[in-house]
Amino acid sequence: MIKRPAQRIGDLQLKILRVLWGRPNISVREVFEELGAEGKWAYTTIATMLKKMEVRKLVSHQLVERKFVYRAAVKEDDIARKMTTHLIERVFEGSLADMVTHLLQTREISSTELDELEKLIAEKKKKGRKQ
Amino acid sequence: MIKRPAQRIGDLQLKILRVLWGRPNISVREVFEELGAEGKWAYTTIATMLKKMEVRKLVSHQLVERKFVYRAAVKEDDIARKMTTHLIERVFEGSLADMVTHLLQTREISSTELDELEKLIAEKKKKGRKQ
DNA sequence: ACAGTAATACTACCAAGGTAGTAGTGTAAA
DNA sequence: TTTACACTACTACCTTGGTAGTATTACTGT
Repeated sequence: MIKRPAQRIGDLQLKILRVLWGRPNISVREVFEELGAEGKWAYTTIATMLKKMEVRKLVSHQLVERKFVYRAAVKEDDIARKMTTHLIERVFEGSLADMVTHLLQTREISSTELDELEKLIAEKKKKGRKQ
Repeated sequence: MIKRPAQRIGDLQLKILRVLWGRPNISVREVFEELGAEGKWAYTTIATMLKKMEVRKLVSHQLVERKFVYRAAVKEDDIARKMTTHLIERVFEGSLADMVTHLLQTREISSTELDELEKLIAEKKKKGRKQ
């Protein structure tokens, strides 16, 4: 039985993963620099975090020109799904509709966004019918 | 400046909050028993957790008949909003549409649910127009 | 050959969630 | 009055995310 292949992912970890999803196979330095815009972390913090993430099988590395070159070992969609599912379960008792209801009630949503959502649902309905 | 009034809430904490939202002003024993269906925790675990949560101002207690009677000190909607916002920011770069797109693509959704969502959006649109 | 540079390795903390045992205390029943 | 019980207090420990300094290693240019 495999234990927790990527469960509780912290903010920094997710930021690092996002960098890696956008640019696979980059060095610690490059990850650091991509994150640098937010300017919060020491180089060694990123390096340590990547090490920890490798233990947790969130990333993997290869030695290239004496540098560790990392890439994400998990798929963006999988993480997104896992995390949203977790939230929906935790907060909305598994009900997607409840979540969207809540979202519509409490967030500012432009009519453009609303149109977009409508379209998405219409499309989904069409597809569902076909299958 | 108030610091983090309920930020990172763990699974157990949320479960406890859910119990408290459903039944305000109940004793540790009662919380424990409500949770007991899942049968995972020791009584003292719940008591300790409640104490920790009080420090974090997630709950508060009163002494009633020699017992600590707890109630949630945060509103369900606020927590739900905070947590979904956090997720959307972390994972979907702040885009609600992206999240719903993802949800529709990766989750099983019944046509009933789809209808419900459609109705929700239609209502939201109507209201938006009025204002 | 050697100094500077850049990379990784090692180590050390802290906070917080989670888990729970044991000690102490006070009330109520026998 | 003594004992059993229920409740809180105290303590301790583990894990993980986050943060980063210091040590070591090895390449590169002078």
